[in-house]
Amino acid sequence: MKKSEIIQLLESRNIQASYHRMKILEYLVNHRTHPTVDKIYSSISGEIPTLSRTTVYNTLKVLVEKKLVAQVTVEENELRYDYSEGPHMHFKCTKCGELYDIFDNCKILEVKNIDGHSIDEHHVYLKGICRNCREKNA
Amino acid sequence: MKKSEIIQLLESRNIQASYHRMKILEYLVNHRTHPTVDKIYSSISGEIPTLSRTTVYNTLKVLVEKKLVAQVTVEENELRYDYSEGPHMHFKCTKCGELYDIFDNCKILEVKNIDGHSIDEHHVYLKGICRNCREKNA
DNA sequence: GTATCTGCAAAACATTTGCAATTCT
DNA sequence: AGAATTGCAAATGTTTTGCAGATAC
Repeated sequence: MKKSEIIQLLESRNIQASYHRMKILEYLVNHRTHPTVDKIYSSISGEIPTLSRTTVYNTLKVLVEKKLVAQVTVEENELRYDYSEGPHMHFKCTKCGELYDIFDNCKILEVKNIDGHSIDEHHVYLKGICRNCREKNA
Repeated sequence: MKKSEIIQLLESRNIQASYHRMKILEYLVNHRTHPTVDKIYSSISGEIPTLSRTTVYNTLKVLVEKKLVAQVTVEENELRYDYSEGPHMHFKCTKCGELYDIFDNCKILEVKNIDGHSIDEHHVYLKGICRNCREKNA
């Protein structure tokens, strides 16, 4: 994604497009790997030597508030961040640790009402053995 | 649930039925409110004055390993524990904070295979406005 | 020149670990 | 006695907070 598009994304949500914010959002857009705060920090702090963790936290907070980025709880105790397009589920392989996005078979994500409750957010994460690990064993 | 049943539960999974473990499991069985470690600790430490948090952590770890109890991530950063019977989903009201178990419409919980991955665990949590809060507004 | 953003250091929390004391069999 | 369980205190790791300095509008 081009730098101008990153800026547009930010400004479309009324977020000032500071250098740090651009870099952090750019990282999330280009690395759809659901990184942790620490992963983001260590990945871009080479480019921005003065970057502090606090700024990463601050920025992510803003991005989540403005719904540009989602907080994902894939595994207990691992707060991760996700720039994603469209509803999807997550699948984590308990063997290799790889995390997959699942776009198939997502009817649950379309449910707007259950037991009289109205539903705004759907979070689905599945765990098991991924197809690669299964093939290796076979 | 009777004390003898609690003991049976523990022994059926080859867990020594110590006093602390019985009390912690009893609490979870009688309070299906997905309590945090701290909630469990402060709720029963009155009865067991020498109880330490470490023991609660240790016990919960054993109970989860032996699959008597499930770790639930309802909200980011809140590790909760759940003694539950049968697969179900969770719904949290963003207005009143109440957490509901959902047993309806759970087809996703039956899926054993997606995209070639084999699935062992299903975690679904939904957020929105619960029926009580909706009625109050109407 | 005022508001916003950034970064350091300290604080706040939750969880884990090592080890010694206790309890159970 | 020997093994498992418990509990304290310290360590760890992550996120938050307060405030001062820098930057942007």
